[in-house]
Amino acid sequence: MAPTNPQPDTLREAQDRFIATWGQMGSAWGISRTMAEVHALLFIAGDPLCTDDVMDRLEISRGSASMSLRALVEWGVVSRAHKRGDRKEYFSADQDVWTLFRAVVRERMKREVDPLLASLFEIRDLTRGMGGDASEHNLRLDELLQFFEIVQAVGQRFISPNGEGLQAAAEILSKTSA
Amino acid sequence: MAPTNPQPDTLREAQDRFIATWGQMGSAWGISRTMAEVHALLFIAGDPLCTDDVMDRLEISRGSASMSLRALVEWGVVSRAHKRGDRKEYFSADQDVWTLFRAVVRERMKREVDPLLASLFEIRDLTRGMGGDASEHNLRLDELLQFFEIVQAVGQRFISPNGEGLQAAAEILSKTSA
DNA sequence: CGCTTCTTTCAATCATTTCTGAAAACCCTA
DNA sequence: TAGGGTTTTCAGAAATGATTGAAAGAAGCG
Repeated sequence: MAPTNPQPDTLREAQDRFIATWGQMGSAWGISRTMAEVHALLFIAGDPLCTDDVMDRLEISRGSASMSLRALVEWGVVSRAHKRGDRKEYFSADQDVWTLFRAVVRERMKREVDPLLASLFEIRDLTRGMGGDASEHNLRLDELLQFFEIVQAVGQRFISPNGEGLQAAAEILSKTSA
Repeated sequence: MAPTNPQPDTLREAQDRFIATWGQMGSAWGISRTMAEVHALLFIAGDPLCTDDVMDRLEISRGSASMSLRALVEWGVVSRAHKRGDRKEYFSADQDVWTLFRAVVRERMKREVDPLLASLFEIRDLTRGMGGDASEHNLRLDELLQFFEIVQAVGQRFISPNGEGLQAAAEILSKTSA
């Protein structure tokens, strides 16, 4: 029999499984499965791919590929690239995991934590200074506000240019025993 | 005109707005809106409520209330309570925000991070030691694995009995300027 | 026990999100 | 600026997820 090269198939299978895994992960996070899969593909492939590559590999429609890619670019985790003498647009995923994570945190803070804090402040102002049943209510709200202010502050530090420090902190926190 | 007491209405409006806000927050997190609203109601009301209280206040069906309550109990953020001489079951939300947060982290780690890590290990083993195109692939996977191992370690510390330490750490991290 | 009250379950329905595909818009190049 | 290749848009279709309500199942009480 002809000597077949098993490597490409194994690699492809590994990629496919990674894509599936990452896709599931994504849907647990409010990111649509397809969008997460597109990101997984770009990340694991390493080199830039064009829309058709993505469509073919993931078996999705052109519209879906276009929308997912655009969203990923907006999230700042994928960037556009061009190849000389080729009119197609190529896309590549940022390869640094911490950068990726920072982008996700930034985006989620903006969409979730900030508006939440704003609402909580408004709600607290409704009953501020009121006594009776409202005092306990106010206490609960204040505790919540305090908590989310901490979340926001930690998040800010994490995504800030010198958020590198927090990366180191996380690494240390994960190792120390006390 | 009769002197009306504006407080109850204001308090109720504040509660309603809190419930709505928390509900939205929940749906941004893969928790169904209703479930988040039920939690919000129990949290902000402070005292234990029975299924009918929840149904009436949120205008949801009995089935929905039952399912949401049960899920909240499973998450460990709500507990069952009984009143003497009353056959109904009452539910109350844990009032400590950090405890709540720890429960959420615990649950999400279990459902999301642990399986993800398991899959990533399996996927890496498929191509382990392979050269060629696979070497870069392996590098990417290793970086990802390293990252999620840190996430897991930090998470573990956070939810551990002496995770109090991490709470303090977060408070400090949020305040320090460097 | 049998009655009553309360809780859970689950198939059917409803609502929301996501995907498709074809048409419109875009943009090089000649 | 006409023509061919490429990308975006969006209305409708499909898939997924949540909710209802009624029936079955417990559990306390007399």
